[in-house]
Amino acid sequence: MEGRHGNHEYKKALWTVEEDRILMEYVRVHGKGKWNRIAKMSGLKRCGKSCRLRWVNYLSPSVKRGDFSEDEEDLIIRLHNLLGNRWSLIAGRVPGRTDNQVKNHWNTHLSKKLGIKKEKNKVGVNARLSSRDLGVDNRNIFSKFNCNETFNDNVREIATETVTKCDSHDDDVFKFIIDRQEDTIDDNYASSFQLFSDDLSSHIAYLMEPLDAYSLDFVWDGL
DNA sequence: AAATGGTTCAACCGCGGTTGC
DNA sequence: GGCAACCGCGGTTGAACCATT
Repeated sequence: MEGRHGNHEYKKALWTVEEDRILMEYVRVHGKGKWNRIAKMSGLKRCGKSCRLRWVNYLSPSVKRGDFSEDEEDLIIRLHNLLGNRWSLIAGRVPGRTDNQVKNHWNTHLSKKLGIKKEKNKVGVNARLSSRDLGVDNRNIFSKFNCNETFNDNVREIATETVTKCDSHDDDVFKFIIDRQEDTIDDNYASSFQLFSDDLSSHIAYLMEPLDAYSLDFVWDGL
């Protein structure tokens, strides 16, 4: 491998130029996937997981190298506020960047820049919807939220906006939000919408900007 | 110049989900 | 349904690099 580590022998088995060449040639001929077969067929002394990781994080032509731009950092910060440590989801919205890159950059640069201490998987919005709602029109889900007498109007509006945007235009994010509630399914789902971040409402416009390219007209039509 | 401690980031690990038999 | 193989994710590790003393 070239770059900061040179071509020395390392205990932690960094990839060599020759290993990279073999892996790239294998992918060129056979395509991605079936990573465990690579070692058997190519003679690489690497497990499938290692091959996949090397391709995804380094060799793939879609991987962007070099420093993160201010725009990329800004996008990552916003998405992290919205999604928490869901690095693959965040990376999926930062063109050319991998989850490992985003995670490393967050841990080594952005968390310091923002003065954030390491936290466990905290998310901004947690929509606890019943699994029975999956697959139905979200506009019907929102009507259930409206049944919650104790639900703060402002919070409900924010949550509605978030889930609706995600549902129609950003399936991965929507699935994530749905998944978050799967752990805590509650039959009384009319009152099961929660906010985890106290100050989210005051920052929601900022947080949602990455998705602002999408029209919200259909939301209001359905309410 | 050498020692030391902090930083960076590629690579690894463990786990859970998915798929195929 | 049970099992094994595979895949992908988030957290962690550790070696090289860098800054400071």
